[in-house]
Amino acid sequence: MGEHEPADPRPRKRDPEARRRAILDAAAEITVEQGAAALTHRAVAARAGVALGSTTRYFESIDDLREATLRMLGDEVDTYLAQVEQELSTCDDPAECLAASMCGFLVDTRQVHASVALVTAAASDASLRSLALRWTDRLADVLAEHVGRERAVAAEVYLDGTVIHAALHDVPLSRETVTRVLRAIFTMPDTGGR
Amino acid sequence: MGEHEPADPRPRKRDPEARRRAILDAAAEITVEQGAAALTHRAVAARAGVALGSTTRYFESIDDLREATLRMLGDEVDTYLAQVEQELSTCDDPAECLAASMCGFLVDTRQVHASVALVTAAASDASLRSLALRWTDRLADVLAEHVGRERAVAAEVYLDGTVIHAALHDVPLSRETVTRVLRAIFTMPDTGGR
Amino acid sequence: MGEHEPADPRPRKRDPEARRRAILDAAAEITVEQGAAALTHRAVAARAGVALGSTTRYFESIDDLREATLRMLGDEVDTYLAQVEQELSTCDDPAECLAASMCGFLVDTRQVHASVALVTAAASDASLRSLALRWTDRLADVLAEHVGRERAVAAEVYLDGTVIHAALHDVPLSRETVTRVLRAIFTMPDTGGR
Amino acid sequence: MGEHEPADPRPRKRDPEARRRAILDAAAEITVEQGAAALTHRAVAARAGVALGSTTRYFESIDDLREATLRMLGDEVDTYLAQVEQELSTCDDPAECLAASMCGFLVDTRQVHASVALVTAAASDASLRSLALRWTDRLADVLAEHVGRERAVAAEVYLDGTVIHAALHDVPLSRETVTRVLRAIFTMPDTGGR
DNA sequence: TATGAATGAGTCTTCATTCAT
DNA sequence: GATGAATGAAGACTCATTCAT
Repeated sequence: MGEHEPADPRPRKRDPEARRRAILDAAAEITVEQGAAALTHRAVAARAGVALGSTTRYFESIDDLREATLRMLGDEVDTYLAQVEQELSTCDDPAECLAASMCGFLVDTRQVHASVALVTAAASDASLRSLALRWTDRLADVLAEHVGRERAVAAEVYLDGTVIHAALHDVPLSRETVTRVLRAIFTMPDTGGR
Repeated sequence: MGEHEPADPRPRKRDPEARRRAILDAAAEITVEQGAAALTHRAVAARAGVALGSTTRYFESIDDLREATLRMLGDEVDTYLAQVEQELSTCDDPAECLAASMCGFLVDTRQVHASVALVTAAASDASLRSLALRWTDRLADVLAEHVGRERAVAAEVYLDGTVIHAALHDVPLSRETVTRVLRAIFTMPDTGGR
Repeated sequence: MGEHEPADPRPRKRDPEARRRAILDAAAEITVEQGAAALTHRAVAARAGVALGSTTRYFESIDDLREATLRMLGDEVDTYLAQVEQELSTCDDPAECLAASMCGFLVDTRQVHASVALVTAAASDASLRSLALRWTDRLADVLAEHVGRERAVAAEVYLDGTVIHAALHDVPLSRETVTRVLRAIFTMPDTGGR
Repeated sequence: MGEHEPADPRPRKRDPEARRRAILDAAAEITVEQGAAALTHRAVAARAGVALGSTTRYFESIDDLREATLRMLGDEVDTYLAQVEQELSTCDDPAECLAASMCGFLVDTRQVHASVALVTAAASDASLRSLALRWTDRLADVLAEHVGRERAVAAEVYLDGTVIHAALHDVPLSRETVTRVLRAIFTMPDTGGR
């Protein structure tokens, strides 16, 4: 007590980057929780605790914001994939290893819903397609190094299916189940080609 | 109150059932082409060639219309499934037979987008979940009779993945690829249980 | 049993007057229960159990229907007034007699709300003013024969007040209270003039 | 989503408080002139000279606006009542004094119509009843201090009647008439009780 | 004559976007 | 740069009215 405050009545955050981040985080939460259709300037501003005007200052339009949000959600998936990639390289049973990782992903509602949002957006807006393809393509690439391309694609398609399954069920597929299916895919006869 | 001007030039046809159908068809087209979020009374009325007010005459609310639309799209999938069911029963190679059917489905943009719309809707609105589950559950049931439940579920999940794949790519997976993966799944060791 | 019916599949009411009456009754109920603003063709048709089109067949416009409804409600008040008139003529204490009648009126929610509706309509639409004036004017006329015009008007104004009171309170004024006030009004010194 | 066109030519002033006031004033005028049923966003916006959207910015819903409007009109009545209260305390003839005040009120069309609007609203919406009761109850309270409760209520009811009378006639009751009636009421035998 | 389908103006409300402060 | 007031274009929905059947 007795310390004199600089008397700054409004301690506004002066960090534009943090502000932008707050907006994006709020947008991501809304997208994940209520779907991309619920993304409005007002909702974002309220959730982020910033002024309404800030949302249009940092993002030219609501479409921009939506895309940036999806991109960020895609980045999160990428981050996760980097882990998978590393785990796969230090593991001698790709099926078990990948299943374990994937099941961690499937119980994370945010990730599952983010994936669905990405697919939805991509399906109705071609310009957003690359966002959704990033994760599938990269996963296939990573896997291809271990099991060949055809099996990698098959596994990736199956894992996409598990995400959809998780989005529609309260309980995702068990790790045992996923492991067995992946093992079957990884041991399927290789065509050699492609 | 009560100071409305006459009305229109001339009402169109006079066939309620056809009208309802036209509205539903228009709604389905919009949903498939632009996603369920693009479904507005105006858009539907314009596409169906009916007056704005007609859309609320046949469907109490936009949510009703959306649900009816999704239900109709779900019914189409069901119709397709009935075929698959029958084909499976007269075919001695489930993998080949199912792959052939599925690839016919995957090249049908309408079906693919309808499926994505169903999943999207279900993911953000629990009350619509049953619509999306209908097709996956039924497919699993049909398959279970031939290959056992675990393989059936695995195949169904994989096929869900192929739908997502088709929604994100210009060219769907080849019949050969799908066949091979399904064969791998159908020949995976049975756990006996569940 | 065994009597042969004329086989009239649809025993529609063929009584136009009864139909018109049914519509009017329904309109009156709605007006009294929910206010004149709630009077719509749909609501009336539904309540009267007639087709939507009938409401516009019997009444050229919603405004017509509204006016006819108010007129009918006004007629009911008139009917009541005829009783008062007669009772007054066979009673030697106008205050007591009138208070008794009035209190019978005040406990009748329909009558009270009808009166308020009439006043409301008249206040914002000059062309309906005569409807609302009918009852006040007639009551004053009837009373004037017994107590002179000035006292008659004073009583009528007071009774209007009791209607408003009843509309705003769960329990109307007691008969004793009304009697005493009317007695005071009826015994106030006459100016002789006017 | 998100495909809105630029916006307007140029926003007007920048005074929220004045704006809110302008909206409320416009709403009051409409209510008084055409009745509460004529209160629409469009009408208010047009009369207040603000954009349509501004009306919902300051009042969450049309019901909110309506209630705020009635409350304001009720406040005006209250202001008038405060005067009456004061005048009564400095005057030795309550009847004359009150009649004078009341007749000033009755000549003010705005006040009269506001009162009718309050009563109408209260009659069909119980939650607004308190607004309409405020003025009657307060008047009765003020009067009770001078002439006892029974006479106070009687006078208040009579005065309510004079408001209805004024709403339905071009010329309100004369001061002399009102004075005489009030005098009669104020001199009526007291029951002692209540 | 009775019915209810069809129409479109109008109501409430939300929202993207602009911009004065 | 930050804020939130202001704007007007939809969007969902209601309803008076017309008129084919």
